[in-house]
Amino acid sequence: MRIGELARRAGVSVRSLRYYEEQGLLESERSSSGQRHYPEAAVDRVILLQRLYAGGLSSRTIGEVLPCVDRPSADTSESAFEMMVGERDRLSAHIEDLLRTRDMLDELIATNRRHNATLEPDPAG
Amino acid sequence: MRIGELARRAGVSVRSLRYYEEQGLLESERSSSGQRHYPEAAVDRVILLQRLYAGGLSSRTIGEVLPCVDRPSADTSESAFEMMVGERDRLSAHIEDLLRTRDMLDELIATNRRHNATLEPDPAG
DNA sequence: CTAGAACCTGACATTGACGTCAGAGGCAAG
DNA sequence: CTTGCCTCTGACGTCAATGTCAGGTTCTAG
Repeated sequence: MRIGELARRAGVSVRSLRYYEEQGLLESERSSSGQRHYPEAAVDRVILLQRLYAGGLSSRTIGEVLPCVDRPSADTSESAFEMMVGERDRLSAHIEDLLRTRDMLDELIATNRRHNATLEPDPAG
Repeated sequence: MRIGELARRAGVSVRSLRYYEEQGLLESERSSSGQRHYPEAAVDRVILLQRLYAGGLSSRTIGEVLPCVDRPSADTSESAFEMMVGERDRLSAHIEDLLRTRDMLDELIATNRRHNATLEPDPAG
């Protein structure tokens, strides 16, 4: 498929796909006229990339981790594996932090609800 | 206290404190020579701001939500409250997304461990 | 063949919370 | 008074994934 279709099916912009390729995260074959062509598997690949980006990994980090995805074998450099574990831990810590922030928001919301309830006793009837 | 002490105690840079003030999120009194002075409560205030920033709220959004923190009463504009609830929901969705990403990383890690275990049976003895 | 959509490369713009530097004044200790 | 640290304002730098525009080529439907 060409880049436009891949973009639609993976839910990203054409610009992003070119950027991923530039970063070495996505391969494409070129037609004689220079247009990019992708196999079906590229859709899942891009979705995977999106998920890693969503996890806060940078292009560089994703690039260093991808070998574990593409060739999960012992010849995969150990550093790639360690980096993946490190990113998992970082992500866990980040999630914990966000949970704390959400708890704080919940408390603020509850406080505000109480104040409003005090002044507007059962406004819905 | 002056800005340097506040920065140390709240764990942020002096630059950040000036920025928060510029964004209308943090007040200060000025000495006759123009230096900023803060009350004790400013420490908690800054920590609160940091937590909201950690939750992905922008300066603008924090500014719109702060009335709920400072004056949780009915005269607090309803839009501020709704925005706070909206941010909570956005944060929840974000956390869900990160959990999915972490799950994916866990699977990748497990896959790699299996491959390594196959080739290096019990290397630790 | 032709209009129009899709594609190409290259490059500049964007966003936001800061970092950092410059030049100048303020403040406590000796 | 001086040394040295702190603070001030103002302004430019940063980083990273994308947006966007320009100018040109390619594909596709009619």
